[in-house]
Amino acid sequence: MTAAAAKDDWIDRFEGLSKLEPRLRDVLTTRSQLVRLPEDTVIFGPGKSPDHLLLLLQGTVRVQQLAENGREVVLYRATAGESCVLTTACMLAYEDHAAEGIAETEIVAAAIPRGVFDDLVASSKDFRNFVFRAYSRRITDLFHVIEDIAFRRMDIRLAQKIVERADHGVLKATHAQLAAELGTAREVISRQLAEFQRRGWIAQSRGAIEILDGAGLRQLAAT
Amino acid sequence: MTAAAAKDDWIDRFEGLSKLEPRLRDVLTTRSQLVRLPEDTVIFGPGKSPDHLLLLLQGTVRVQQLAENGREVVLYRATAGESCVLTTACMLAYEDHAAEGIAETEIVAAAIPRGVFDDLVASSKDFRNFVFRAYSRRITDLFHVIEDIAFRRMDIRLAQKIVERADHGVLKATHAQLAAELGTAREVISRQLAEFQRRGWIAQSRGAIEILDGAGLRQLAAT
DNA sequence: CGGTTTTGTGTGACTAGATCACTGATCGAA
DNA sequence: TTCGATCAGTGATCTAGTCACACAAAACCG
Repeated sequence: MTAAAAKDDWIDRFEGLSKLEPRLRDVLTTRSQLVRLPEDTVIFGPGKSPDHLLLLLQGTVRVQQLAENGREVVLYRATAGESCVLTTACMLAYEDHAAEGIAETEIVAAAIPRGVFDDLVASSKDFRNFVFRAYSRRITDLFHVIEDIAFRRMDIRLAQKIVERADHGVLKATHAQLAAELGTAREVISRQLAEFQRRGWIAQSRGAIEILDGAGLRQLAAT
Repeated sequence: MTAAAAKDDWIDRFEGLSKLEPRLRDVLTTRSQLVRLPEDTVIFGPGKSPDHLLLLLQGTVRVQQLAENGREVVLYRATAGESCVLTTACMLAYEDHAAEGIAETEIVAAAIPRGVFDDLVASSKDFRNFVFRAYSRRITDLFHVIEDIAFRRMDIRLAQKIVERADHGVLKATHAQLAAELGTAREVISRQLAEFQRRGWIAQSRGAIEILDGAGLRQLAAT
């Protein structure tokens, strides 16, 4: 019993699954598999549709859109406690789409086979809510991406990104990576960063940006 | 029996629902409601989350994203035989998003209350497939929109739109409407159309575009 | 009917962003 | 320490979005 409790306690990390009735918790634990994937693993992508739903226990998955000309945009990130629920849509996709999911760090996840996923959706209202809420969140993310790309200025979006993704005032990323993140060209990032630096908001070094004036950045980001 | 058959035959218009077992067809027909909505009805939108899933029998629904500055982009259209599944996500949305669905023509639809939707998802694998496939298709549409906006040139996108939405070689739309469709500014459309006209591909009149050289447009669109 | 208002379109000037074609700097490995 | 790869800076040029208009065709209306 204690062993079982230890084995299924990952379920409680998912808000929305914790209320699941014991029988279904059992189904989840016995019929899913804990997997550990190294950084940069391609979880799904063109020509690689997944046959499992991943519930992330550790690490983050970056989902990005690829264009033929080699450019990219990041659509969203799934972090621990979330699921790659859009993969369930990919599982059924009649069309192979140009998005891919990549392990941004090493990840630990519970992999639920397609059939089990279907069983759970059928038998648990809580699980259904979990799934549809996850969908809702992801779709909202996509709406935000569209709004950003279509209607917001690059300088604002870049300032936001820097503030949002900096760790202790430092963002480790090359200009090219930031360009891929925002779906623009590397030169554009270089020029914007030069301007931010001129204003004294950041200091640059190879592969890293140090925030000197977070307030300045945030004020621009809030515009 | 004939009456019942007449009443539920709309189900067969939905590929993916036609195989539904009789008992569930009954649930669908008895617990859903046929509704007729006039053109330009706002089906869902900011501050107006729907409590029904609509299965479209006639007409088309346009789903578009609104920005604060008044600009718009069309995300996708749902036509007869399809469902507004993303509304199911909206039903649960913890955040009110800036997309809205509008009846582009008068529409006739079967409205399924949220509770019935949940029951059907629980009890029918076919219905689950129907729902998830519909999700998949919409998400794919969103990916396309993102790719278009981020990476494709306006002239190409405009040429595509014209070819795609023209009816018998004529597209009835103002420059402002096309701009909203593609998420750009009216002037940009005016200038591109002037160029298309200069090349002899189209003729313009107030509120309408006539295609003179579809091959030229399609060739550009294919780039 | 003529006059006013609304709606649709045309255009020049300017700013922002993307693309191209380079340069030089820095880092790590051979 | 030299070489190749990666990272960043920059001018020129093109495309797209913004602003501020002018003007014409329809719609409205007394």
